[in-house]
Amino acid sequence: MTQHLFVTQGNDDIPRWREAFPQARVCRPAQARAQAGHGDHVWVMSNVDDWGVLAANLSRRNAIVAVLSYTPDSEEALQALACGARGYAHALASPEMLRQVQLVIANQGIWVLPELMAKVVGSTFRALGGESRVQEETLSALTQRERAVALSVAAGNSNKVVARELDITERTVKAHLGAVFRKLQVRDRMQLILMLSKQPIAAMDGGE
Amino acid sequence: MTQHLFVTQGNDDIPRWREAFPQARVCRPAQARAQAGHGDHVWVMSNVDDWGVLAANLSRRNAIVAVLSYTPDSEEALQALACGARGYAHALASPEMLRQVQLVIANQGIWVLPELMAKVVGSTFRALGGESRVQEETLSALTQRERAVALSVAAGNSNKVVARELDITERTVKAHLGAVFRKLQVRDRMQLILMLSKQPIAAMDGGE
DNA sequence: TCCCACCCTGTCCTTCGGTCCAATATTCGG
DNA sequence: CCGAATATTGGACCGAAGGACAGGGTGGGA
Repeated sequence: MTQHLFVTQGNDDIPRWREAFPQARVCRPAQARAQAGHGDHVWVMSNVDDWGVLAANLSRRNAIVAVLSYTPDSEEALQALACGARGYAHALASPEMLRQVQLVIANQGIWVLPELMAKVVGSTFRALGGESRVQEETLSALTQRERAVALSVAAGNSNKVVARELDITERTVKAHLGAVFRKLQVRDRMQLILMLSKQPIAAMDGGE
Repeated sequence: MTQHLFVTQGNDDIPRWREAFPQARVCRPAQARAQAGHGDHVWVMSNVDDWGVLAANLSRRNAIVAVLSYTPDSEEALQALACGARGYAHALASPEMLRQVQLVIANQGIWVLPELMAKVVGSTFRALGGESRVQEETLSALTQRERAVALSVAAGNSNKVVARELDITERTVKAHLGAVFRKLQVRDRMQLILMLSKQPIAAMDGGE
């Protein structure tokens, strides 16, 4: 029968855990190490000493591990995932959210705090140096002028600054930008930044 | 009402999809681009032209995107995730598995082929190393609420959307955001996005 | 108890961003 | 020569963004 364990060290107050999983048991790291096995669900607090090692051990034994943190950050999230944990959430998340996490990881999914997700995933691809032609493809759909405007805007410049840079009117910048939005199918400059920020701009030719 | 779309280009045979999601509709990329929006579930075949761009657009519109491939590999999986897809599976996966994927991603999880999972997660952590530590440090200067606002804004959301997300008024969002700007010493949300997505966008204008 | 940090909200105001309606000049291919 | 695409600018309009005020509430520490 599958167990459901909460691993903690101090005497953390865990009303939400209790509420989310009434059938779960609270235990110490040592007990979890000894008892948990295949199919068991184990929640590990990130304030436990060597929680990473513990998570790695448990997940290696095919336990389903989620890490909970009072101070979630993307680095810790990545570490948790690297240690085999399949979930990473705030320790004080609502019972509904905890159950959602449980549902996801029980179905072979990964669950990470939504706010961290973008960074965890987003930075991955860049760091890997993966070549995505997304950028060049999208940019190649633009005219030279539109491209220049788009890149300047993506660098965080205001329309006014772009206008000065390219020595045109702010009005013209808006016109080009409108075309860029249409062609790249984005709503506003923020989405443009996010789209262009997905990849480092490798070799931008000044035109061709 | 949330739609359920399959995006494909050729006339792929999709008996398993049909079986898994009888209520789903098959459509072309253009249709998906036009119709899909918030909360919709969209399955994109990786043999579609510019599937990455499509996935990025859809996920940016808060659609729930999964990518299906006839020849899954970790590289493509990473690309899919980088484009905002939350699921990556084999196109010929069993209906049960497809439904599992759907269940997971509908609950804010991410689902990647188990065989690829280790590779994806592993390479992520290694590649990141200590790089994204800067952000954590800068973010740690913020209060919980400010951080939540900052991250949401950095994800490209408008103040209105952030307000809805956090269940506060738009005014409060502005207040927090003002504090964020002060603490991180940035002028506006554009600079914030650039800081948090820490991208070496060489601000080169294609200028002549 | 008082102070301070945090969280939430309000109004007024200015600037910026984006889209709608135009118009004009140039270049380039059929 | 004629249309199509590109580059440029104008004006009007409206919503979003952000600062300058001015409060309200909580909880913890001196």
